[in-house]
Amino acid sequence: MNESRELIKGNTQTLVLAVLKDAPRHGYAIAREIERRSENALKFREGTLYPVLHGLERDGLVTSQWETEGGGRARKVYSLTESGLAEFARRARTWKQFSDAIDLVIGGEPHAQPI
Amino acid sequence: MNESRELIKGNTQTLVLAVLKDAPRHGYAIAREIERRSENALKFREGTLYPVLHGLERDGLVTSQWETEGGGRARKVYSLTESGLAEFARRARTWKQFSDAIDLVIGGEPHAQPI
DNA sequence: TGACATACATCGGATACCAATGTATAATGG
DNA sequence: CCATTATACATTGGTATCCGATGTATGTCA
Repeated sequence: MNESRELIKGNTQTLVLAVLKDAPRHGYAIAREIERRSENALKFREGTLYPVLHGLERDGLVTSQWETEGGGRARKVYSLTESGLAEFARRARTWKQFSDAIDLVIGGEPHAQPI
Repeated sequence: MNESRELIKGNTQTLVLAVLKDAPRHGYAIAREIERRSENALKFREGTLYPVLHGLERDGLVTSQWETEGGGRARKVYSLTESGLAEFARRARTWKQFSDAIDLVIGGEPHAQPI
């Protein structure tokens, strides 16, 4: 019943697309960037991250390329495709509509004659 | 992969509490009120509604009372308890923090030196 | 009479997130 | 030198959540 675990649902792909919109990044860096931008309000676990990336790639929204230059472990760098950019725009609109709707209900004027 | 179905996850209880904060209501009316306030952006299905209400009652956040007065099918009217009101306030804050965090990531300044 | 709205309820299926676990490399500090 | 931590990839199984389907029952309206 962890709350932030529940709230993040349905938004993981959108968050990844948002980060990739600005620059290509490898998986681990994507997760860290989401945490940084959200000021650590959102945690992005590995068990979530990699399946999401594979799903986005399968759907043609991102492409990947192994980067072996330099020392350290090889990294898989992801970039947004054209269709991924369009999908992000669509999802950002959906999120806005959804969060506005929640705000309306939470702060909303009650109906005149209840019950 | 219905989107709004995914997005609503983790928020159903909060929405019900929000509606009950303003006045006691029976289940069916709660669902309709959520749809009304959200201008039909949110749908609240029966398969979601009743389990949520039972859960809230089990947790002491709402109480119920059968109303048999008048014609028609008997209705179960729910009211917010004191602890339910406090829980709503807490959840409303959590929601605000969460939606702000998402907004930051979606619209956010990218980190200076990516990759 | 049939369709629709109201009003309760349950169950099973689909899906999503993540803790746990595993492998591997590099850097840091004691 | 050795343990710990950070980086970096990945999978699997458990759990929770929502909702479509289904069922029962009453009242209204064309």
